[in-house]
Amino acid sequence: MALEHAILVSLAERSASGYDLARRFDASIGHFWRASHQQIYKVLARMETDGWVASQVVPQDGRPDKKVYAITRAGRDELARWTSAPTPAEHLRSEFAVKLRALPFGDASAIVDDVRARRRAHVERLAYYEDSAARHYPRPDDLADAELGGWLVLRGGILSEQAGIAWCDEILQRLTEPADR
Amino acid sequence: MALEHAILVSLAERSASGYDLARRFDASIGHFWRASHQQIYKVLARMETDGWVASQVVPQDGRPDKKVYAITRAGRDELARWTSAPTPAEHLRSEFAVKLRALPFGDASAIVDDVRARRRAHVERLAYYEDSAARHYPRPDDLADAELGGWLVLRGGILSEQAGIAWCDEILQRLTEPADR
DNA sequence: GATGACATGTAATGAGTTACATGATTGC
DNA sequence: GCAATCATGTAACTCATTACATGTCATC
Repeated sequence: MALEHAILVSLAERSASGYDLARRFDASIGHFWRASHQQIYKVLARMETDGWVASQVVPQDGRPDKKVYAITRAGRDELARWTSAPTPAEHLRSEFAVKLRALPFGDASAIVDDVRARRRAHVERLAYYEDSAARHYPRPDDLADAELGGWLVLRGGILSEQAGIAWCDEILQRLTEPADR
Repeated sequence: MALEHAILVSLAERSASGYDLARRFDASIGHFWRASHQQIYKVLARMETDGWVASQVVPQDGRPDKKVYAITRAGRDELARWTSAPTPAEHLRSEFAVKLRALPFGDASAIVDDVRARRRAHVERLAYYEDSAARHYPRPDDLADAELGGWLVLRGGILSEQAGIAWCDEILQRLTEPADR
């Protein structure tokens, strides 16, 4: 499971409550590893019994108390151990690919609409990543060690969205201009 | 859930036993939607009670009997219905991205090894897809309707592997030649 | 006699989603 | 008064993986 490790990375960067983590997962990290707040609370509880994180209740005024989690020594050890183990192979899992393959048995015009929507989503995320890159890493040739990982992850997102857009364009060309061939 | 629909597509192309489906998922379709034989048998059973598929036991000589599943009228209807509904947004889920982000807290040289292994896997899959494309679709400008979906899926695989390789190359350049900057 | 392909499953566990539950404060 | 944000959870359920279970036949 990598959710635990995603949380460890996030807490290693900065301590946070479950609620804070859920928001981070909605924003930056979550583009590469989704998690709901329910799941985060559950995993945090297990991680605390494992000794990877420690919590401290922080009273706030005008707002509910919050439980701030910090990574422990054991958590840092686990994170280091995890990075030195090979990542298991990741397989694509694309409902969209299955749907393309269903073309001869389905509604081609609805699928075309779907491709268009998908392309828009790719374009949006690409813009978000490029904006993020420009704001957080204005000088990519001159990155500190602590920034390198975040930059490379964003680059991966950018390359992946560009590939996604190129794919949609190929599909649309095939599905919307059959008369030209 | 799309496993049901992946199975429906596969059965729409050709009737098969659970065992046959498991092998297809290991080969072609499985590059975009993995499934184990255990899961396939379970889902097939549910799909049969739902009336989407019907099975017939076929005795064989020299081999165990097999249960051959065929898609039903209701299954085809469901497949058509599914293609006309929009595909829910797909989010990346990359343990590898999390690991990159863990760079400042982990073992950089082990991560470099991991990137190299990952690059090799991408190169291998790319070769597989290109070979598949050349063998099954030798004339891509002149595809029958029934072939188009399969071809487009392969193109998606090819574009995605190429993007993966480009990403690995960027990462390796950053992590192995820092002295040049 | 061992290994591997063929063939179909069950059981236990873990991962993840959806729905539900509660309660304070801030701004419209 | 109502919705939104802050804050933390539980319960039920579905999805997926891992381990286990059984048995035939063909080939080395």
